[in-house]
Amino acid sequence: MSTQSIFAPAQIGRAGEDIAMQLEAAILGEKILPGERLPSERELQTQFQCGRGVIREAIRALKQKGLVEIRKGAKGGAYVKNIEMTNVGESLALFLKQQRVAPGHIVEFRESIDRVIVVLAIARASAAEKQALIAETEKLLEILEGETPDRDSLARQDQILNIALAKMSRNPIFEWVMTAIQQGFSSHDYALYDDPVYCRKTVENWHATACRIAENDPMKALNSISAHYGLLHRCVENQKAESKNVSADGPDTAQVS
Amino acid sequence: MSTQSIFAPAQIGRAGEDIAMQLEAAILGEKILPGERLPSERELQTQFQCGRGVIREAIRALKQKGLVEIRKGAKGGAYVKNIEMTNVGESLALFLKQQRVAPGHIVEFRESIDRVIVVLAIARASAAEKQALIAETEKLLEILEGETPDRDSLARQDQILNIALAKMSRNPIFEWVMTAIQQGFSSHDYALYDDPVYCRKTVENWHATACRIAENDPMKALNSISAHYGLLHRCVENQKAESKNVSADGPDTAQVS
DNA sequence: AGCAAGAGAATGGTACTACCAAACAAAAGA
DNA sequence: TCTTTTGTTTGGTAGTACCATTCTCTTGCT
Repeated sequence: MSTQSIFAPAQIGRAGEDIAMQLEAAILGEKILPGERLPSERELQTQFQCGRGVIREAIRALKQKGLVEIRKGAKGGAYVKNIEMTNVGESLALFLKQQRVAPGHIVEFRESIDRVIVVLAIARASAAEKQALIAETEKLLEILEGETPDRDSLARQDQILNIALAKMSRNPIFEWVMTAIQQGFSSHDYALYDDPVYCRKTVENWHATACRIAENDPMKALNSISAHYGLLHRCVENQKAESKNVSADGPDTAQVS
Repeated sequence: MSTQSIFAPAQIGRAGEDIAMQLEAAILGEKILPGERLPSERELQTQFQCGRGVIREAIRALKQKGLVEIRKGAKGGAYVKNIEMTNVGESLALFLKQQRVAPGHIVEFRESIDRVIVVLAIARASAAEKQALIAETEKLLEILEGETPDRDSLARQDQILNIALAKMSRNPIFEWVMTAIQQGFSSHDYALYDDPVYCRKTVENWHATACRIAENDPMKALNSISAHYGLLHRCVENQKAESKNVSADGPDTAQVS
């Protein structure tokens, strides 16, 4: 009943953007709550006094932002939903890709974030959570010891660990940042697990870090984190060096310096 | 070197998304370089063998992601551009708004980021940049001393300072994070400048921080940062207390039938 | 009565046409 | 040569028609 009055026709310039803004404002202002439906395209068409194409473009914009989910058929339409962290991460990933941000920058950023997260996690997470984190690292060890230590499983478990740790910081922003970075640059972590030498060290280091956290020993935990990123940094450097040599020489197995 | 061969008609399901993906892939894969133009809507229409509306929706999606910029008129069309940090920040701002992330979390996150940035800036930025930073803080002082210390000017200068400092870290990711957070939560900073007491302290603190950075004294600089966020934290707490006293009136909860 | 098949309606997805407005380019005129 | 006009290209919008999907309600059979 109320949607008839909250929208106004838009004559000026780019009507599509204007409509998208009105709809977005209605959603963010909680005029339309998550789970509820926007009026159908044809209804909006009459309310806004414009063509259906304009409405469609506006709704597509909202969909791209992750504000709504679109269903077909009767009772279909644009349903308001909660924004997921992955949606935001996607745009960051795009940015990182296009700007060709150096892997070293990512590593540096992640290390600084992780250091803060670890301190917060030690201070705030429950003992149960800390034990659970150790259990997850042990899963990682099991995968490594198993007969088929495939890279994907390791990488996935690594992601789970990172997110779990971020959650323990009790600050959703750290959790989001970690998710976004993982999404945008998981490829470099994979590289770490491709090399058998780095792989073993990394896994053991994860376990050690989790233990230090459970022991509520921030200093030692930070040392473990530093070690982890030291490995990652060297690995990235090796990759960089390799990719330069590939043209002249065959791909050589990476070695520890 | 023609776009006639790199795109394929899409029959399956949501043709619009398929086309958007193809175009995005072409851009990210550098088939079309920044500054160049996508074919016109009508050309793409024939290449993809579909209606113009579908093409438009696909291009609008790219525009929303910040991948292209659309111009009207002859020689108009969708021009590939570099993604700007503000585009990515927008989606983060949406997320923070919708998830109702507590201001305290933002303050905590910003403080931890700023601490890292300050250390990096001291280590990496040139002396000239550090002097420039001090000059910017002095501008802030001037605005405050001036006859019309309006909040907007102060807030704008505050943003400039934050971004400038982030740039000095020589890591674009920190710069982006700072931009994104500013965009998403400038309102809380504004609050700091609304209160005359906090305002003066904050401005003086900014100046002190810049000086500590120029002196290459990380410890004292970090102390300044802590002081800044201590102020911000108290300010946010005050606001929270105030808003609780007001909220008895009840927010107007408009709802849709 | 109960269940299944089918008809109907609502809704997004697509195609096509027509026209407008803006921006640029080339021709025409001073 | 410079200015004005005209034309062309291109995005922006309106409107219509039709299809595919999904839900609902009716019909009809058991």
